[in-house]
Amino acid sequence: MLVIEEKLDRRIKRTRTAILEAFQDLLAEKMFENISVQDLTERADINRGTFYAHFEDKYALLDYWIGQLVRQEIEKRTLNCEFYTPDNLRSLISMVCELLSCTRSDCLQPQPQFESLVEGPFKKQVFELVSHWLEQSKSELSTEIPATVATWAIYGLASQYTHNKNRPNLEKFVDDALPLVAVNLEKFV
Amino acid sequence: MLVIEEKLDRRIKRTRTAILEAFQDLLAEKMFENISVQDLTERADINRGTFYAHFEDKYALLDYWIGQLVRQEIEKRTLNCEFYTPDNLRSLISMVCELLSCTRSDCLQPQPQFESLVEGPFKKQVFELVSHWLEQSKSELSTEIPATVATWAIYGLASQYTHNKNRPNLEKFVDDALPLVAVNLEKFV
DNA sequence: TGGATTATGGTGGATAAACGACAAAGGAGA
DNA sequence: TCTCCTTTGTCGTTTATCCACCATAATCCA
Repeated sequence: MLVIEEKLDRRIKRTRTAILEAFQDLLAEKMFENISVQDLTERADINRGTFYAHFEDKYALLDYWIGQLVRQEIEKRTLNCEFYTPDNLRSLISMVCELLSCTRSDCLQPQPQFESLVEGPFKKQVFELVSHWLEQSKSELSTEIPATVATWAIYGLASQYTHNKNRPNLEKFVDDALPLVAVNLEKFV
Repeated sequence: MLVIEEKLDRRIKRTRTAILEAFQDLLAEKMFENISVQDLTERADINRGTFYAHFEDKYALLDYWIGQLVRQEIEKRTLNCEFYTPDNLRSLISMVCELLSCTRSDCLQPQPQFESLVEGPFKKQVFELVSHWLEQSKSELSTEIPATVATWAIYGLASQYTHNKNRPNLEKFVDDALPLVAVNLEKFV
């Protein structure tokens, strides 16, 4: 968990990356709603049935896409995100800010519609990671509430950051925001 | 026959092109003798067993490679090479000249060794095509002798052409050579 | 409105490819 | 010579993908 699964059948890896590349290509050309599974499989040069063997529908693919972005970014930064640390939290926040603005610029999509599309998948990733941190603690308290609060806060910060016209320095932005998120987590770890 | 088989399973096409690309890559890096099947399959990112399902060994791959080059070139020139015509013969000769010099420059290989490697596969392609032309005739005569003569003549011409230091104009070279090859074929068609 | 087209999920059988393992053959070096 | 290591073919089993269907739903256009 939390790490890219390496030990997969070559065929699976090939198929997934082919689908993912086709997806990214198409996102740059047309809106998500107008991308059909047919489009995807034709572009990826795979059988349509094969797509459904991997994803329930294109929304599941979107979800997987965001997940991969996050996992790759974590790997790129060679983050050990197994446990909560203030530094890891700082990285998480700035990572979401950056990824959100990257994905935005990559695809041809009216902004409001795009945000509502990726918001769920992004929050899912954040929630999973934060929950993982909280579950490390011996505390008997439920992790769901604080994880939810942190998740929404982090995504909200990223959303606000990317909407900011005269975008402030990311470092500083995260520094300011960090304690407000941390305070709710550190009670539990 | 004589034409690229289009109606193949996607998986087969993918595997073959992956092997072929890996092969061309490696030829630019090391000598044919030093290229192992392992190298090929690692580069192509396929299982080693899969290679043997397609080719008996790396020499069979070399053969297939030359065959593909010829077929692609025929397709590129949109040649209808179903029947013998003087023009088709002219195209064949110049094609072999060009392909031979192309393959030469593409790969990192001491020239004499390289020539002896590709000579067989090249002649095989030429022989098949010329034989196909001759078999169209109603004549009862054996096609083997004239096809062999034409094949060796054509490859010999190409070999001489590519070795020529101050390489003459290809058009003119082929024009001069054409009648000498044609005379032996036209008795049979 | 109705018909044509296109996309969606899903099925089942056939098959190419993956995998792991094996024995055998060579090459390099001690 | 012997060992160590790599490559080679080959095999049986498992699995992912292909393909050709099908029924349904949505979209478009005459």
